[in-house]
Amino acid sequence: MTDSPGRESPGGDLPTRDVPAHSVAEMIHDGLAAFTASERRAARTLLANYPMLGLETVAGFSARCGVSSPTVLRFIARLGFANYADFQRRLREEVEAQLKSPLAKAEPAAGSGKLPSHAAFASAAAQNIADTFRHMPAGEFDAVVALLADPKRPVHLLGGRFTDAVARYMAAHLRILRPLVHHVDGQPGNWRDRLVDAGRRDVLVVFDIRRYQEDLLAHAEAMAARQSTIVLVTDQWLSPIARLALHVLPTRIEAPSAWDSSAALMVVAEALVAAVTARNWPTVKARIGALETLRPTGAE
Amino acid sequence: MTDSPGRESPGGDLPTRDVPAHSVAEMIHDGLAAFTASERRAARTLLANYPMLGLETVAGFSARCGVSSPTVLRFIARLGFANYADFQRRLREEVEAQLKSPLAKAEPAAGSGKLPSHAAFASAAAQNIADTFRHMPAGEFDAVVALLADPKRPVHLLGGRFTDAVARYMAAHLRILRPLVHHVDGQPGNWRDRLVDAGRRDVLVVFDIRRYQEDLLAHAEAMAARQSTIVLVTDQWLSPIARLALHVLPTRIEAPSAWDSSAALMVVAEALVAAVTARNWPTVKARIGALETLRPTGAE
DNA sequence: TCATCACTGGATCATTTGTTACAGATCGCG
DNA sequence: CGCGATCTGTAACAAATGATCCAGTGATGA
Repeated sequence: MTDSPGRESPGGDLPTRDVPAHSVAEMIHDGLAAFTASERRAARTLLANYPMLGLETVAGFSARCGVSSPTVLRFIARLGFANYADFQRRLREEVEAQLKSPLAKAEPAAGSGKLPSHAAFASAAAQNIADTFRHMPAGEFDAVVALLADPKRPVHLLGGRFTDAVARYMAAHLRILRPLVHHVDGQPGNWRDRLVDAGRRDVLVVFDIRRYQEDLLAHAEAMAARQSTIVLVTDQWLSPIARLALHVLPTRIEAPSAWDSSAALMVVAEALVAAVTARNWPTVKARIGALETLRPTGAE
Repeated sequence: MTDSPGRESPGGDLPTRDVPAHSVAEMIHDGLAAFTASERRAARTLLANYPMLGLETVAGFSARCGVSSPTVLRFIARLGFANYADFQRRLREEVEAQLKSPLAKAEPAAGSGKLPSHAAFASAAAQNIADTFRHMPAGEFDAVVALLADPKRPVHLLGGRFTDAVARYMAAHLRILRPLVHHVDGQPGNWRDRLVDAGRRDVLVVFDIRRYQEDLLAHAEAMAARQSTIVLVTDQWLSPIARLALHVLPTRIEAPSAWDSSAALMVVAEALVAAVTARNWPTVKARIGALETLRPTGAE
């Protein structure tokens, strides 16, 4: 290091500002409102890739933000740094401190101890996901993957009032991986129409969490009566559909909110999709290639 | 935009992580015997201040090692790097990976086409959620909550190919909390019809992650042209809609799969719903009560 | 003792980098 | 509709950086 101490403030106009006190990230949060549009864009991109983006060159930084170099420099200056090197030195110190104590990561460590509610929500959701997979019977998961990976077995996805979104999400992915994927949507009264073609080959994946819905149970019963295989993704207290299901994947849904969290359900769905993708990769790759050529625009 | 995010539908080969075979630290350790005395000195000092010392300039590096700049450069070259910039880039990638998951120190054999275990997927999803909220500008989040909590501002929710499910999920909740909630679904061609009533009071919440969709951008532009407020929930590389958005909430979506994970998006949606619920609790409580009496069956 | 050789760092060069000045663009306001 | 202020990118500049050359140093072996 051994910086030449020559300049710093030739006029000595201002006593050096009152020591760090805040992390760079906090400084950005605080000042975000006072920035101009382009500076905000730089600030956001830095926060999204914090902190390593700030350790690249100004040119690299600005390119990835989609703004010009001077804008980045002005942004840095407005944060209170004398020059880019100062800014980088500060970032390096932060990273160094953070790498030293891998535990002191999450907390801003401000004495106020004001834990914003959304942080509590996030940690609860993350914990739910971890717990869900820790308690998941490995055999069940793999068995469901095997079911879904069989392209000859028609798959029907069904969800409740809120979990319908998860069913739809999973269907959107599964449809790319294999044929015969159906999302059971629309009026519950019309669901019966789908039963005529259902048989012992069909698989019903149903998402049902507490405040379990009667119409889901009814449809699952109808499918079960036709010898179809029922897969249930539910909460830890198990929907009554569990009676009918060949495989049950329980999840954690509790959150510090008036509402339950379906995040773990969605991650289960994603994990299933990922496993099916990996298992059938050669086929899937070919299907994706075929789909790309069909798609009107690359959407790029 | 150097390494723009390329995938969503994997055209390439199996989901293999492109991690380097060895970390820089390992490379140093391996080659230590072959170095000259001064190079060893540089190597030791680097290991002692690993890895941040390597992110300083060559001059700073050499000064703190007590060797000359050329020695440091020869040392770097002997490690196998073409130049100092390459070396720094590699170090930055390492630090980035390490900051992301403090647990992922040990790299399991990368080359094998081993299926992504569901446990790995779960921890990635949980980590994504934690990272998402750690980097979330608190002011932005609160500002969005304030927007959504205003019952007089019509809210429109819009999602892409996969994220539409998240938009739908959020709409299902918001509709209970407040009036004037619209999920923009159906054919993109019909979206335009909704514009006639849009004005400066309207709020568009749009979910857009990589492989950003042009039709989402088009609709956001149309809404912006009508002075509506745009809120964007996107990935860490920021959808082009960020230009138009008043508030941007970036999330992490990378997962050990051929597909990206929308789990963090969903948790953001849930956290927003939770915050709006808490903020307007008296009103919300009354609404829920009224809705219960309307519902034909208790759905119990 | 001398010749050879590998190693090291000062000096130097060509780039790249951070920085600043300036002009076009945009927006608000009277 | 034009004036002013503000913002933003292009272009130019000076400083620094990374990279290279070469002489000096010390060790080794004949």
